[in-house]
Amino acid sequence: MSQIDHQRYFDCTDCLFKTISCQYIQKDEFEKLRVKSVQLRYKKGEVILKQGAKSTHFLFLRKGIIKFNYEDENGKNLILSINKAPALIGGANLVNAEFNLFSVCAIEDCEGCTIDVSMLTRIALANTLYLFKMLQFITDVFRSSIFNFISLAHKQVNGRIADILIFLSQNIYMNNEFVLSLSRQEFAEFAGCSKENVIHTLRKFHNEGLITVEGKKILLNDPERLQKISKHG
Amino acid sequence: MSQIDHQRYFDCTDCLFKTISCQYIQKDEFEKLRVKSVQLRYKKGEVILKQGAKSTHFLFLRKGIIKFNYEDENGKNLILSINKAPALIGGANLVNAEFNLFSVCAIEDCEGCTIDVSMLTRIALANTLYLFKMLQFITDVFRSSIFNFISLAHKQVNGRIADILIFLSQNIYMNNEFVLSLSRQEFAEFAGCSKENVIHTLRKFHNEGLITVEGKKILLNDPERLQKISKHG
DNA sequence: TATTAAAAGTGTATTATTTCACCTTTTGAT
DNA sequence: ATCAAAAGGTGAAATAATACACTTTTAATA
Repeated sequence: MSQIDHQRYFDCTDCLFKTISCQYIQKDEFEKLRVKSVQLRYKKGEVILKQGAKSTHFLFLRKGIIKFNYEDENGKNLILSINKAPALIGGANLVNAEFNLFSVCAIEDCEGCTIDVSMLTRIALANTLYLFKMLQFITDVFRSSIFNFISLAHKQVNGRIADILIFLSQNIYMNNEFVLSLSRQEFAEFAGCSKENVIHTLRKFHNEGLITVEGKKILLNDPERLQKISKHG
Repeated sequence: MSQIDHQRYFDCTDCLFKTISCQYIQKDEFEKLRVKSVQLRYKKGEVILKQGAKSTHFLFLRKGIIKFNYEDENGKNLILSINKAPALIGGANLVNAEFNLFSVCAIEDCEGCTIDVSMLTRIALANTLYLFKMLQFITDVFRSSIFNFISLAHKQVNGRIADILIFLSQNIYMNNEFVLSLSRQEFAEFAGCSKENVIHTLRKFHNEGLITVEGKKILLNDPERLQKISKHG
């Protein structure tokens, strides 16, 4: 019996991480991971991993939406990517760095399990197909952020905001209508522009009938035309 | 004896890839890689890997400087990162994708060896420390590009160009004085701005005594002040 | 070496973006 | 319920960046 009784919020039976893991490793191997794992809940706004802190564990995110945030030397924030569950968070550091390069914050209430890095590494090293699967999980986050950056790097604000709207609709909320989890300030940190520019641009899109904005509620009326704006830059 | 006699341009004795590999794998394992490998030379400007093409091999770059280039749907180019030898190129696709996400082009004359992906994968899967080392090699390229993107995403052109000058001086040419391998157009594709903006900004820095520009020859007179411009944005 | 094409460079008009000084609305705490 | 703080929003002035129409320089080659 463990000394500390960790609270259990949810049932592990149909856990995706377990399902995937057990395609590659034995149940008793997985059990070694499970007993070390702790269930956690995060409220919207909470920091899950802190930039610069030592990376002691991964988090398998089973529910919620998170942002990867980079704070620069002037205290300015940049959102590198937004991801929804399921995702393996903190893995950017498996191969690379000892310390977190970015912060990870909940932008909707989240649930997840810690996963012991050294144990996962040990098991993965002995099960290379599993290792590959984990690396795929991890690099997915990188890859998605690269394409955000390409948009940032050579499109103007109209195109970038169109891109973000399409991205959120297709990759995060899976719907043309959604309630934005980001403040206008955060939207600006994702789009790499000023808060005012975001507001003006959303208003313009709204007035042109492209989208309907009602506070945090956004409806994409004309995704095709939005695509055109994205393409055109 | 092989059916095709591949030309040999350089000697493998002191190859870094061999040296590193043989810290992890047996000589006879490495030999399996070596016999499949072909020595190649690229002239400045040549495409080494083509975006969208199937990734059939890695390239161990033993000499030269390369750019990672992304061409968007409008034919606009973006330079994601610039790397110098030694580097393992094409590895972005080991874990991820079947097709090259980016092109890799020589911006100085290059020399390297092809490395058979399937053979390397097979050996690496059987030698997990080696696998880790290779993954480190590969993700290095990603990591360096992420920090370029952060600069791009929330600095203005002054800061971005200062960043690039510092980057080139410290990471590529290892000197305060260097002969730029990039055209002004390529510099602009790296900085995410127009060619004219690059020229104007370099001229301004020159007039302020920060740098000395003489065509492709650039001297950083005042790296500290350049750092300040970079920090300030 | 004359010719041509490509790259570099310039100044200005136009457009895009940020900043600022506000005001309004929403939200959370007491 | 009231207050304070945070977020959302606005329009206009100031600044930054691009596009354009050129000229000049450099490099390539017939």
